[in-house]
Amino acid sequence: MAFENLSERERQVLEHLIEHYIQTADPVGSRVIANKYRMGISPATIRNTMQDLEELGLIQQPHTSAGRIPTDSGYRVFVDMLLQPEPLTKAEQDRIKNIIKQRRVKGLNALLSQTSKILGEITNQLGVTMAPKFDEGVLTRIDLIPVAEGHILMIVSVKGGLARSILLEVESEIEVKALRQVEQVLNERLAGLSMGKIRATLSDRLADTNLTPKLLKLFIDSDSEIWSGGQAELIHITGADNIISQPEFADREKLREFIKLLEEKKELQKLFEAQGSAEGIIITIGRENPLAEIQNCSLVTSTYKTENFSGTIGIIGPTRMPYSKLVSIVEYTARSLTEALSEM
Amino acid sequence: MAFENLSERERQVLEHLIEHYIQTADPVGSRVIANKYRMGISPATIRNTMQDLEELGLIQQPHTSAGRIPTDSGYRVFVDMLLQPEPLTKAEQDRIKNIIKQRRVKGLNALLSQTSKILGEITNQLGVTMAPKFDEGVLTRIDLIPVAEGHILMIVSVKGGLARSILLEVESEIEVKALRQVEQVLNERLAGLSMGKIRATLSDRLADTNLTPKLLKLFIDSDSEIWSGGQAELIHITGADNIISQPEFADREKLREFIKLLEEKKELQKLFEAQGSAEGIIITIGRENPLAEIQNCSLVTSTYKTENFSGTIGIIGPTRMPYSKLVSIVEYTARSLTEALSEM
DNA sequence: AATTAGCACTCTGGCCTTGTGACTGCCAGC
DNA sequence: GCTGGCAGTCACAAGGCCAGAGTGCTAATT
Repeated sequence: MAFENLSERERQVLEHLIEHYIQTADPVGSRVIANKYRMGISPATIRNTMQDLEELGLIQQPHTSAGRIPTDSGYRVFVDMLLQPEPLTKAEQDRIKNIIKQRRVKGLNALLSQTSKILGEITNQLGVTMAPKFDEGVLTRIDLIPVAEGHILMIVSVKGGLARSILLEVESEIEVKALRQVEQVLNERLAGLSMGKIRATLSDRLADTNLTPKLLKLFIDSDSEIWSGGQAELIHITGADNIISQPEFADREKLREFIKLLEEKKELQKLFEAQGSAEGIIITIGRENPLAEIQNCSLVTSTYKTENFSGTIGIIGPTRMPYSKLVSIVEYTARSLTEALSEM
Repeated sequence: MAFENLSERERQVLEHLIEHYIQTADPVGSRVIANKYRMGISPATIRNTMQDLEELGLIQQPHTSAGRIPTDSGYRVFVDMLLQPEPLTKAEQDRIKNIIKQRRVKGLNALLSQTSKILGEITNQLGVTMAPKFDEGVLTRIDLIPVAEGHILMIVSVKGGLARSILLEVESEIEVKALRQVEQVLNERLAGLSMGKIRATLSDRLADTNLTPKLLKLFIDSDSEIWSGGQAELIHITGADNIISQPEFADREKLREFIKLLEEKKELQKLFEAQGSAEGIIITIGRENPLAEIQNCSLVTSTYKTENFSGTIGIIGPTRMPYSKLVSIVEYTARSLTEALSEM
């Protein structure tokens, strides 16, 4: 739908209404807008404008004789046309930088975990960070380590310091020698390719080997686990305590389902993967996202990048969230993360 | 305190009161006990008994003219003296066995994650499983794998199939040769010892080596991470959605703190570690546990064992939980886990 | 001496009523 | 095109009331 032809007044009313609603969570009346924002017109006039906005589907009344609240479309217009990012304070910047740049954090995983935490805290929403997309990475080497009778740890290393380990179960008869052989073949044939390419062409590339079939099969079968992350934590979700006291989660049953969703993680992982890795900030409002449990929520996401891979971070919170601030925070955090990773 | 000298009648009243309270979460009156449990005495008599029990601190009145509810001590006496474990149904047994014995589960970590899930579901409480105590394990080997410039993955394997991997950051100049050397020295000096012993005597044992000091230092410094679990998940907590709708969590602020506790995990990990590995079921009631956030909750824990290591599993839920059932479930699950691991 | 019936008293929770305040929509006048 | 005024609507808080559940105590009963 095209809302470019909103009058200046309509825009202003919508903007002020949303701003006020974000702060109070109460339906906003014409009077409040007239007084608080000194628009120089009377409540009655604003009422007329509000009726127009309601007909356009941008705001709605929870019941007669109540004020208005924004609809999803209302937020959409606000975000697309009216949003002015609010710059971070120095203190906020420092806080983010300090967490991300501290050299004591060991490994990407820990860094992402920390980042999701700070993101949650500073935004007062749910902070989310995703591990980099594995598919983009270029394989540097594969190691196979026997860790016990019948267990082999496979370590898949990717250019840029990413590594993923998967535990394989095997018949206990495999010898170290055979293992080295498999290792060698895998490395010869696959190193230097992107993981995405490997995934697509794996069985072709290994078709004509004369390796013990068992071991090879093992590797091929294990692929689902390689791609889905094995033991690694692919998504970090932190700060549920920040948002569950919001009135949006007053309904007990809704809350229950929400908590369950957080615990499962899988669905959210999919959601964030689907978020795509386009440049810059992406805002997904309410029912624009497919998960029923969080259709009164919005996502604000962005991506971090290094030379070799990229990943998604962002926040989740009630649609009634302070977008102008959050956009800046998420953007700044993603940028800091990108910087920090390029130094590593 | 010694409550062995409770009269038979007092015991019965306490037992019935707790049983009924567990079901309804409402204060229990003398009338209910007299009618429902047909003790053959009048409500008035029960009232007298209840007064005695109240003086002993086993039950209390939330307010005048309400029924009684058990105190922590009341539950304690119930659990110690009156509890009769309720055997599992065949269906429940099958459900647990099926999850634990399915061979498709890859690796101990995944198995424990599954187990905590089923434990949560079947008990309708919070299911918790802990990874085995590392200290007890006997080191079989250490591997050092370069995964990228400046990153080494250290894999510590322990007898019985346990392995833990820690990512080390290093100056980028380390050569593969030097790495092999370190690997060799570490293995020569440490293999065959228990991790606990290694932890205690690490610097002594490595004092007189002529290795590049840098690398060695790195290893020693990294120990905190080895012991605390590195990237591995040490505790699995599942089923928050089961218990948050219980009346015990009606208070919003309490709920918030509870959720926060779950998210942090560290505190709960400590709590479960402190739970000790004594044989059989341990029940911890209300304020007997040190964490303020869950002092209206109880823990029921047990341990699983293999030849080489052992770990803790259990559940967390409101003190008002069906102990007789839960005890059986936790015990059965721990036993099944032990069996499954001995087959692996 | 232990048990019980009876009774007065207390407190909670649900339910209804009422009143107030915050809105809107519309109309007539500026 | 805007605004003041006004009637109408609805949610919500406060107060009052009543029924129900439960106790403690005392006096009668076994």
